[in-house]
Amino acid sequence: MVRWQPGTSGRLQAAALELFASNGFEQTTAAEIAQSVGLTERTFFRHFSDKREVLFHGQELLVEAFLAGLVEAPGEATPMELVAAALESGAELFPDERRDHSRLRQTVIEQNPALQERERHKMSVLAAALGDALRGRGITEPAATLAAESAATVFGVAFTQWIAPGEQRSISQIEQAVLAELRDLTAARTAART
Amino acid sequence: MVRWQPGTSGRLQAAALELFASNGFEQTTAAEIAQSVGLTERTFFRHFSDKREVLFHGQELLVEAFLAGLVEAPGEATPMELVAAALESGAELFPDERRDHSRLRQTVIEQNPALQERERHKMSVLAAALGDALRGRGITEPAATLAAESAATVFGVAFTQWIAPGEQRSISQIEQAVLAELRDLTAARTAART
DNA sequence: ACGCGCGACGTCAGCCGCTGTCATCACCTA
DNA sequence: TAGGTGATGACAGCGGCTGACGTCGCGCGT
Repeated sequence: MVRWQPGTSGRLQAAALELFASNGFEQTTAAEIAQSVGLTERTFFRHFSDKREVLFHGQELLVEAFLAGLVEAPGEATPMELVAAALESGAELFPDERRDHSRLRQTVIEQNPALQERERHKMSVLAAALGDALRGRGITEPAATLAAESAATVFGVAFTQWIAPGEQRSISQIEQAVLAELRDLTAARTAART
Repeated sequence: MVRWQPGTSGRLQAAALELFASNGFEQTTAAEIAQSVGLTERTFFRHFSDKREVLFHGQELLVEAFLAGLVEAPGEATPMELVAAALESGAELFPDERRDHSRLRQTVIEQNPALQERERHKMSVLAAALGDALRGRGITEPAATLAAESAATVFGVAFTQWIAPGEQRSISQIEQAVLAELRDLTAARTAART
């Protein structure tokens, strides 16, 4: 007889997603989530720094995946090539099997401003980490920040499309299309006020 | 003898910024802010939906300023021209006189993750509004979202530079430079993996 | 001049997110 | 067998935030 079951964080995350989806985020108490897996509220907050974090835990993996794409890229790569490499590397965390799970999670997030806020924050952290890495490779400001933020934007647009109803393409394919669109967009003549 | 002084929201905002700057955001209680201007905590939350909002109230003005630049732009303008117009229009809210105030405000925000989260959220709301306006002008996806997010990114980078120590240029000048940098960045050859 | 609704505010009670502190109890190690 | 370790429970408490209700000056209509 073990005193406590392993995988506590994972069980809390699964229970939280289920309760949020059925009863709503604000209507679900941290104590309820904990009790639904036989734990107390205090233990919930030992695993997650705050109530929202139970839906976002593990995002460091996303950052690592993006950065992994950068270290593999050749030294003479342009910033946009580095962005493409990071995107492709990060896409590995989103195989087609996870699409339905991502969809459910996103419906919960879309229904609560506080969760959208946290999601944006995580994307911002990702962009900041990418920016640091780009600066570490000698790319100067403001190009490094612009490239990093663009990567986050492209990923966000691609992810949204990836979980759209009926979408069949992989997230990597979508990313390439969005990146091409961004290139075309900025290539057009800019502000020529007469 | 009037029952209450006018300009309640403004006095609360000023008092909050002062207290946050001297004592820290988390160490400052909503009740303290209210009492420092002769009001109660309950009244504070009638003016601001939450404690953080006291620092961000009025951001709808920023959205309006950006959108105003769009409606004045010629019909045949490209997305990037529209972005430039919106940026230029929004820059009017940041005259040089406000630079020091912006600096103080930013130091407070930088010292608290919860405030950074809210700031990112506001930028996201701005981007969403811009995206809607661009789609309303017939720009299709994903170009509209990419252009809108790029505008927000450029503004963010420019604003950061604008409040940097020793910076003398106007925010409008900085915006133009950052926008040009973005164009050069994406114009370079993208992912050509061999 | 009188009455009356409106709107900003105060008071009170209460939920919930979140934290510090201390005790508990299996497991592991010497 | 004694002691250390680590995840958990129990409890108290603060502060953010809300609903309900009462107060009171002001402007409106008649």
